[in-house]
Amino acid sequence: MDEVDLIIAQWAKQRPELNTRPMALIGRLMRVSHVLAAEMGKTFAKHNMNGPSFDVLATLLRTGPPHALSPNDLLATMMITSGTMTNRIDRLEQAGLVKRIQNQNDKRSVLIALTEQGKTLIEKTVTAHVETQEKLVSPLTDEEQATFNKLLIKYLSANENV
Amino acid sequence: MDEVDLIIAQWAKQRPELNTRPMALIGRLMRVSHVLAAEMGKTFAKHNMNGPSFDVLATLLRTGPPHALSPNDLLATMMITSGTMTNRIDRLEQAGLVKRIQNQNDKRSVLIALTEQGKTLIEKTVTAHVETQEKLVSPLTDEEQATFNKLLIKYLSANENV
DNA sequence: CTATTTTATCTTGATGTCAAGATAAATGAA
DNA sequence: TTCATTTATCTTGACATCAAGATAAAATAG
Repeated sequence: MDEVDLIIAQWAKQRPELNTRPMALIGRLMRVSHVLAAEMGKTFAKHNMNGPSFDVLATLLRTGPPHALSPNDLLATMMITSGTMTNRIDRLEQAGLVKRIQNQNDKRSVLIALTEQGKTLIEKTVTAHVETQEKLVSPLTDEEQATFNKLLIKYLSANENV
Repeated sequence: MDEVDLIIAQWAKQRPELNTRPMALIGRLMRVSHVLAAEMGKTFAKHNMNGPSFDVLATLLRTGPPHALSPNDLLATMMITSGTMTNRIDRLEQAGLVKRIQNQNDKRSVLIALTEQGKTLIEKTVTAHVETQEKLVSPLTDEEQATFNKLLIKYLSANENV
């Protein structure tokens, strides 16, 4: 009997015709994602950053040298709007973690590159982040994790066009 | 081969020592929650509201008559701060969907009650929302949904104290 | 070659959120 | 009783986000 069960019991009483099965599944999934985001956020905070900053810096790092991408390339992997990307880059630039470099071939575009300071910071943070993720999935057995992952893959592949 | 696989392939190349298994699972789960929130948001928008407003109005509705709770009671079921609650109530009050009623027994506290307009709106919206949720879980079979739900329950119960 | 369309980035204004603290009322300890 | 503590709500300031549109440069159509 968790929070979600209580909510469902209330609906059963007030609106017994409602199909609460989907609600149970979706409600729990949203709760788990909230918990995960909060826990991962603690690791980011220890390294003076937050989730949005981490996403950008980690994307630049895993791209490999020279650790530079256009805002549009960065956008492609994150589910955010262009205005949000501009804002993220602004903050990171203010913090000295990335720099904007004019692209001479296409003057509409810029390259966002990790600074030395940014590279050092994100390398350390990624290591800590992976440790946090290991802790976060550890309540489930390897087999359960594999099952979970398969379900998510199936779900996402069914929703490519959503 | 989805987005997450691409990210993992990049890490494998740049930082082969990283354990990317947890990242795959958590990354996909965060993506699914993002997709679900966006899809449910469309239903809310059709009824002139959004997720936060829906949460408050639906909580008041499923409590049953007289459809009134204190901000603190409302907080208990949602994972938000008191300042966020104040803000949500302000917007709903401006929209005429709830009203604040002074509690004469405890003058620190108020009751947030559905207005007639708010009750009519949330009753319709809940029906549409449940239909949306049914559609959203339908890519998975009943058995897969049950497995998924069990995994989430196990995970949440292991994290009660997180 | 010029005009139109497309692309890449940024700007603006509105919301939603949190952390930290303010305020006011109720509770509890001495 | 009186003062300190706790509780309930709200306020403030800082960010993150989006939708819509502005701007400038590149690509394309005729």
